[in-house]
Amino acid sequence: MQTDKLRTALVDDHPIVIEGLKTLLQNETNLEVTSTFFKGEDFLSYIKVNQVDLVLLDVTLPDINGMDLCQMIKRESLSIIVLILSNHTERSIIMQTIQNGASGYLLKNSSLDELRHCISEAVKGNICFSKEVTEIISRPSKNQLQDRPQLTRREKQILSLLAQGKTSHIIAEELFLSPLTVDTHRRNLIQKFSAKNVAELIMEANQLGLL
Amino acid sequence: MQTDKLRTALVDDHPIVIEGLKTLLQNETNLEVTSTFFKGEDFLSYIKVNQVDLVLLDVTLPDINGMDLCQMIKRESLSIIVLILSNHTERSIIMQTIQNGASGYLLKNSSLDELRHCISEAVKGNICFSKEVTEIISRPSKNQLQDRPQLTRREKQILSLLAQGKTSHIIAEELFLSPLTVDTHRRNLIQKFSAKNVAELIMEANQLGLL
DNA sequence: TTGAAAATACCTAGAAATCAGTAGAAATAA
DNA sequence: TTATTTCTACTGATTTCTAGGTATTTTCAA
Repeated sequence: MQTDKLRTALVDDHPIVIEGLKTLLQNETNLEVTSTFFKGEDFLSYIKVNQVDLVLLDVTLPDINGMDLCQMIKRESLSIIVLILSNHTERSIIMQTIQNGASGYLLKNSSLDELRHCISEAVKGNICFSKEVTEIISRPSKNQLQDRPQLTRREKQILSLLAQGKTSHIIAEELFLSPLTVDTHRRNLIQKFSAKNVAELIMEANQLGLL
Repeated sequence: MQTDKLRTALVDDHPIVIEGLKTLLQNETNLEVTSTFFKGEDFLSYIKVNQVDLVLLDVTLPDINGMDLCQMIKRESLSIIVLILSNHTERSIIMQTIQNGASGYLLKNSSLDELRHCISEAVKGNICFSKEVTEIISRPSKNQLQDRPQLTRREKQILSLLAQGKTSHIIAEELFLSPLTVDTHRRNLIQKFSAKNVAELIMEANQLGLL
């Protein structure tokens, strides 16, 4: 650490949230809010010139969405610790931000204690979620509740080859089968997923984590 | 907690790992290893009759893979805390296990301290990773490094409609365009992703988190 | 060993997608 | 305002997919 306090930025399009966070954090000994932004682009420009150690980021921003922004920040500088502070409670959004390099995710109704805790964990290099968020992640996702189609070994195999953009003809050659057989399997796959064609099939299979 | 000690199960196909863990954990005051399994199926049968509070799970098992098993366990009983103990260092595998309800992920070379720490966090309802795993998650994934194709507004729109299994004809109707125009966009999309057809296009788009 | 499920393979025929070009109009950034 | 990108639309030929069936053989569990 180059200074004694973490240079902290806030990015949120609600002035009230910015003010609230500033007030909440002003007595923290280990960090100092050095800049605030309403737009993602502004923050991206800022970090090209200024040093930032930690950023609290909203997901909903006027110009860029927080998930993409998170990625861009990390691309700019890996050393910036990104914590997401959001109202979104959808599992997919939470997972996406972590995928994109965030060190944690908190809901805006989190307590100051939780915020403090997550910041300190993040600084230590850990990934941290607020209580509520952990519950959302742990809760089985929709995919898991909705029972996925039961695929046979051959079907799984052909599904994966289809996902690679291979034609029936090619697949048939690779598996030493008649193209007609592959067609049949393909048809059964489409039916099992109640898809209209292979495109939708691949989409569904992806969403169910089968590819 | 119903008993004073956490009833802990170990699932791993390597007898040596099982023995090692048993030895390591035998002096823990807060848990007791009550059962061990080499195969996933065996464990699934076991929990239908017996109470288990915590399970340490390997990803590579002879019958079922740990990611799917994790999901099945959670479907059987949400109260069982699942910690993954694995040698796999691929990001996608780690994320998948968390998606499937695991409370943490450790590499097999983790220290006993790390294991202790993760267990205690998991019991508290948190999600916890060992140091090395946290680094893997934080490290930008391949997707993010390989720059994704730059799509125009129209292309994004048509991509998403294609993913719904719609034909050029249908899409053209919905967007008040000529089917020939939609064909052109489709072709450009396929080219930008260097895919062989729409199936591969949808697959790629999914992997890049664009759908 | 006897079903049931899975895998294999075929037919016909229409629908849709893909390849390989070209090119004007519209929108947008420099 | 100019330059560039994006959106639009077309031709023609070819390949691949999809939908409706049917049917035999293999495999695996009860």
